[in-house]
Amino acid sequence: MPKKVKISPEIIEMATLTKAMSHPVRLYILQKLAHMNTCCYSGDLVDELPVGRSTLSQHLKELKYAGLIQGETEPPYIKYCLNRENWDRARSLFNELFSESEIMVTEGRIPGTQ
Amino acid sequence: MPKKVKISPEIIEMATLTKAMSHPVRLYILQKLAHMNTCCYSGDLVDELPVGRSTLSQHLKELKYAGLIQGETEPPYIKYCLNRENWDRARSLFNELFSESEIMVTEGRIPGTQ
DNA sequence: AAATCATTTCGTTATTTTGCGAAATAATGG
DNA sequence: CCATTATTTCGCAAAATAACGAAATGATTT
Repeated sequence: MPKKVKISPEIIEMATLTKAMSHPVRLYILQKLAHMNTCCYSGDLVDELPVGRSTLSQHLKELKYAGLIQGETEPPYIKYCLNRENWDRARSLFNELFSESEIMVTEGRIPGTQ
Repeated sequence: MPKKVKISPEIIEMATLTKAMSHPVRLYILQKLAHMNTCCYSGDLVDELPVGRSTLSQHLKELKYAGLIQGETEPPYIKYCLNRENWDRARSLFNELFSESEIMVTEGRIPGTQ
């Protein structure tokens, strides 16, 4: 009986995030925004990253599409910042994925030892 | 002055992980292994997932390549389990990325834990 | 209105990914 | 040794991704 499972919306959601995060340039941007706790401009990024303007623009578009960043237009620049709400959502999904299974450690003991 | 930055090995490493995690089927497998705290067989997975055997095999191969899972041959089956060491490493990289602009991790421990 | 600046969209090319079924492997049972 | 079972590799097609330069857009300044 091939009891096919429907892949949950949560997993689909997470796959959208991981896909957006699956390129070094995009990860670099996210890390910069998250750790510097700041926003930045496309022009700054193109100066420090090894890709052309149009390519960078594509990467920013993908991050925007996944909801991880947002761009405020601030003529003549566009200021890109983390989308805090979705970033927190992503954090929570990753925390859930990496959380140890419920039936786990009770008092520091490593299961299977002793 | 276009001071081009070299993308750090850590980011490259993480991009390998996110790429491996960027497909719903692969995420499903990882989630199952992590949460059920168990191993599983290709045959079980192909019964519950909406892909063919050869496609599933490809996905398993990619997860193996990224180091997230490992397969122990247990004739006539192959038992797939999380690679705990790399899974922990992944957790730590993600924690670092999502940590609120704190100090960076150099060794295994995440600041603020334990 | 024309020139300038930052950025995006378009059109193209090369590469990678996803998926499948058929054939190949590897191990076991008759 | 042949058949069976579990899984992987191969060969292929379709789609998606990544990258670039050129052209287009939008806003400002001259």
